[in-house]
Amino acid sequence: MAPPNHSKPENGSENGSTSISLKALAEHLNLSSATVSLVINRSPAAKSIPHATQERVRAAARELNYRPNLMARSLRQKRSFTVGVIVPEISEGYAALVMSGIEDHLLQEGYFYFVVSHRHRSDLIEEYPFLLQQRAVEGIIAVDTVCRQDCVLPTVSISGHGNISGVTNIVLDHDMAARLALEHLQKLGHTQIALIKGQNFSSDTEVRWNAVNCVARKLGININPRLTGQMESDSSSPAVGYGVTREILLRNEPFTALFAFNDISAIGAVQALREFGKRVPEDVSVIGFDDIQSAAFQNPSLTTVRQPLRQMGVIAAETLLQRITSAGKSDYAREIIVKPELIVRGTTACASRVEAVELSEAQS
Amino acid sequence: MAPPNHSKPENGSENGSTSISLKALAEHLNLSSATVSLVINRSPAAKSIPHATQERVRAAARELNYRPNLMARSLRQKRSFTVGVIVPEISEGYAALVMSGIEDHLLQEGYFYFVVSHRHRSDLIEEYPFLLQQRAVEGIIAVDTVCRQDCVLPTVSISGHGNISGVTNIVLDHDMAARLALEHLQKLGHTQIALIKGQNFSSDTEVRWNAVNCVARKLGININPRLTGQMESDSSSPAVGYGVTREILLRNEPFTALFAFNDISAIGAVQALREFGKRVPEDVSVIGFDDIQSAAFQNPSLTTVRQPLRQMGVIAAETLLQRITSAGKSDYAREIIVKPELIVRGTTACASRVEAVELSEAQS
DNA sequence: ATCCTTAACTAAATCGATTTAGCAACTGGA
DNA sequence: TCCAGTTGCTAAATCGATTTAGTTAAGGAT
Repeated sequence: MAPPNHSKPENGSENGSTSISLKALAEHLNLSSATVSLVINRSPAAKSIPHATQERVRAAARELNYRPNLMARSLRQKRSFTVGVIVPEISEGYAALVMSGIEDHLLQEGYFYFVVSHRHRSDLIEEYPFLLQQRAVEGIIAVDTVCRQDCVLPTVSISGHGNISGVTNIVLDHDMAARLALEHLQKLGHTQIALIKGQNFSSDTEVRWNAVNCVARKLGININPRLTGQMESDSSSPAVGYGVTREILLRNEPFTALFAFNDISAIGAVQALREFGKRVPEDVSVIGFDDIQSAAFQNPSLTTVRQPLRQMGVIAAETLLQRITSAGKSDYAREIIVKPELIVRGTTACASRVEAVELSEAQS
Repeated sequence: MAPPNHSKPENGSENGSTSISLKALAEHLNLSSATVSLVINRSPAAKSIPHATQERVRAAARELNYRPNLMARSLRQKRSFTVGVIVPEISEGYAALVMSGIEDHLLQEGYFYFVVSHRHRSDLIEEYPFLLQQRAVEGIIAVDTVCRQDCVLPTVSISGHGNISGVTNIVLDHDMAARLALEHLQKLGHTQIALIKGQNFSSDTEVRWNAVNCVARKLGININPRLTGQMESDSSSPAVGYGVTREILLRNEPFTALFAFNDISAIGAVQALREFGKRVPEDVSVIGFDDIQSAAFQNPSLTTVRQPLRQMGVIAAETLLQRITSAGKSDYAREIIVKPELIVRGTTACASRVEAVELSEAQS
């Protein structure tokens, strides 16, 4: 029942590559394959087999470079030590960071994983869990993907937000995230804040939007509908954020700060602002969300609300493996909440006085 | 011998999830499992089975939601329809783009893949091919990874550059790449060009460096050793490029252009130049390499030599599947060359006159 | 009536492990 | 001396398919 033996081949044999079968090994030893199997797997049933024999078996296994056929083992044990990972796309940003966390923990524990990306096509979102199940995965991690149907397999969803039976949700504390961003802007003296809402297919969009509105109300910040825009295109390039920001700018409503749905759109927003002659951060402060790798590489570097994406991947993997190994027990966590962190970099600064004057004029 | 049937479950049954075995299906039909298997797999041996029966079998399969157990099938057929992908790390722009290309083609053809990342640890680089082989993968795609040992499995290497038996190399035309970048700079009037060389663990480093030197000679461009630096750290953040550029700047040798090893380091270089009061591109032009997603998102956007990374992934997958399905034939391509493309964006401009004067003064 | 085809299937081996039930030989205690 | 218990192993079933080599029955030719 232990994960497959991931030890190095100890290549001390003449035939470096082709592996022999258990049966052949047993014949070589003049033992039955049952005995050899028990020894190799350190089964408790092997306790009556003398140490000398055990060593003889292990030595021969090493010598002849025996490597168990995992297909045969899986077939018998009904365990594959494989999980499936479903992501919207394999991009450099969000999904890549999460995946690297997932990988770290899974491989360490002797599991491998299949990756599939659905690019927001709903037929694929429906189909992939079946294909993965057919591939005998023991569990599924869904990243930023709204899955509808109830899951037979243990499933962990990162930013899934559905209340589906069988699913453990790993979600960010969006309330805290909204508070971090808006309080930061408020302290810097910003009162007119533009907002970019996420695409509808992104599972975080609704939750985050509600959190932002709720926190804004508490902080006494006015959300001006003429300063908000929603992304529509299912592309994931900054061009989408660029377009929305242009639209907002064209409405000619003054603002001194912009809170984008994510880093990618924040990057597009900065470009649009520049083209309109607004300096960032002197004229307009910009905050992104996620803290993807390239956020820090921007010029100026991007202030953002950091999601611990890598850690979320690790937690997802840990949780999933726990659920897999404690199969049967139906009491699993329905939700695990992780905390965001404000990363202040170069795109936020005090609201400029000039802008403030313009503002009061515009409002009078 | 066809890839697993990736058709939707046509969920017309009462038990939506749990799949029955071939034997159960056969009993339900009062047929032998042999017959059912032949029909389901559309085996040529099924030609003597009347259409009526065939339909009856297929209808029941649909009805009872029969899904073959791929472990059992794989065990028997000795085919897993799975390949392994080895990358340095998942979070990098480079690997993410290549992987998305790989994924596209593999899934389309009914194959799944395992991903493993070695983070340049040589023990993992050695070990992973074995683990993948043990997982019964039918072939391996290695991305930007120097693999030493000869490969038993069909292997395709992207930017591998080794001459290993069993490996098909997919490589960029580095000569053309160097020419594109250097001619572009030359046309803009640059003569003093700084160069950042890649880390030694990157398989492209040597080849590209030689190509640049060779092309420079042909174009009559002088490579000044005091204007070159090599990246050492095995981190893949722009900080490495930043550090190297600082070092070069501190040598106080004037230059008007910089050709970085990749986009990540180019981004760091731009930051270093700014800190030294050099404007990009007015004072110094910068060219990157790769055209990762965030290259276009920089401010100013990054001029770069584009590698068709996504396409290289697709080609790798195509080539590997070809080699897998034509197993036995030992005549495979040893090398496939892809062409780079110069993407002119915002970080390159004419060499400034002021700089030119400074230069001639410095040289006199 | 006999032989040969062909149609319509099926029995059984196989892939390479795991695992349960149980056998034979020996030991120790009463 | 005899029974119970341990030691050291093995036979055989099993997982769920694929695939080869048949078998039976019917129909047609001679």
